[in-house]
Amino acid sequence: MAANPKAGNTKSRILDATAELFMRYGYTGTGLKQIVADANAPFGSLYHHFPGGKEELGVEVIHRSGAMYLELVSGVIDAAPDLLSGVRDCFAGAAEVLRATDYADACPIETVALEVASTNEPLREATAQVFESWIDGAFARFRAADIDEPTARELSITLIALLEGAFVLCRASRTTEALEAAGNTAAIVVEAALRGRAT
Amino acid sequence: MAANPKAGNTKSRILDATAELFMRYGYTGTGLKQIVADANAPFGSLYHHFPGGKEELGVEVIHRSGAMYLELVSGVIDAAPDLLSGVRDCFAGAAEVLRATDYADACPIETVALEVASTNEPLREATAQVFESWIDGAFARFRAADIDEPTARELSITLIALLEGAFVLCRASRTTEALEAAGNTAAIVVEAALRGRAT
DNA sequence: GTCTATACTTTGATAGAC
DNA sequence: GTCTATCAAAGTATAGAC
Repeated sequence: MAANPKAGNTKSRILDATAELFMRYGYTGTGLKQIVADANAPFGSLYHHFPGGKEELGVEVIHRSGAMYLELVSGVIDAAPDLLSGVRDCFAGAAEVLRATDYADACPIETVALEVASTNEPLREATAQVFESWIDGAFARFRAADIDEPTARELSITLIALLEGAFVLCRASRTTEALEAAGNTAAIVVEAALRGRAT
Repeated sequence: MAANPKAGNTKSRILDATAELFMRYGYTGTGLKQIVADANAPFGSLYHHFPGGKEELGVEVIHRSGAMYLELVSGVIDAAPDLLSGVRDCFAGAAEVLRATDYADACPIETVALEVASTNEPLREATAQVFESWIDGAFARFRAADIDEPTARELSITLIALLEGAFVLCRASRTTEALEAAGNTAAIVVEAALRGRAT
């Protein structure tokens, strides 16, 4: 598991290529042939590294993409001077990425999550775990800012819903208006929660 | 175009079946064979009524589903004693439907919208038009409640983003927690906008 | 572990009889 | 307008040489 330096690269390339394809074209819209083509990998390698086929690959990609996106957003928040600006920066940054990628790169697992919700239980569970990890990440920061538990939980869910919902509207309309509107609302509800701390 | 009373029924059944399949399994996840099977229609009828194939059928279904959902939500809002309760009823009603359908029936076009955003321009435009019609519907009601134009527009987008985002989280988690959190937030921002009218 | 060739299934789409 | 048979292409998955 460590002798051949090139060993893990094929698997990584497959995972990276799949992640990008899933984000743009979804689960059913992404073919295994396109994955190995984008990853510059032979077809057989895919089933060598993922004996469970597309489903096993999908589960791994969902977890991996979810973790990477959590890190990305956490970095944006922690780089900001305060929590409120951090939240604003997330929405603004998402809008920027969306424009830069011709409205292709939004949430890495949203399309897949909707596709598999009623069709594939292992994949559905993977997306649920990722969303829950994001909620937990936000929750911890709001708790650290002395917001009470129920409020922090509801606030975390609300912010993620605002972001995911705005992604749908933005990708459909090819504008970033929804992310701006959602970002403003997000700032308002965060500010209200911070103000209401000493209840 | 009016002689045979059974003529339009086949087309309607195809449209209805497609709408339900799109909502649950998305665009690429729905096969034409499954559509004609669910619609109890012969395969040839599909291409007779929709010479443009899956894409033409998809465009029509998106517009049709969008119009029906707009009517449904408008009915819920107008049945409420006031705008604020109407908004609350929408989120509560959506949660009820989701539970009753085993988390299958949420937004009729959300999954499709994400799938086609970067892959099929005619379908993407159709989803964009539907979302814009929903925004307009909400906008008109907020304007009628004396909320200024920019606020009404931003508020309308925010509420739809909250609803769509909550749908993703609810379908993935198989809980209605996100719709409840989003509904509470929606009520808060609507109330704030109504209170701020006499600025 | 890598790579090619191929089997099997399903997909969207068409032809043509009725 | 209805219905069946069929096509070419794409999808997932497997076998087996290297």
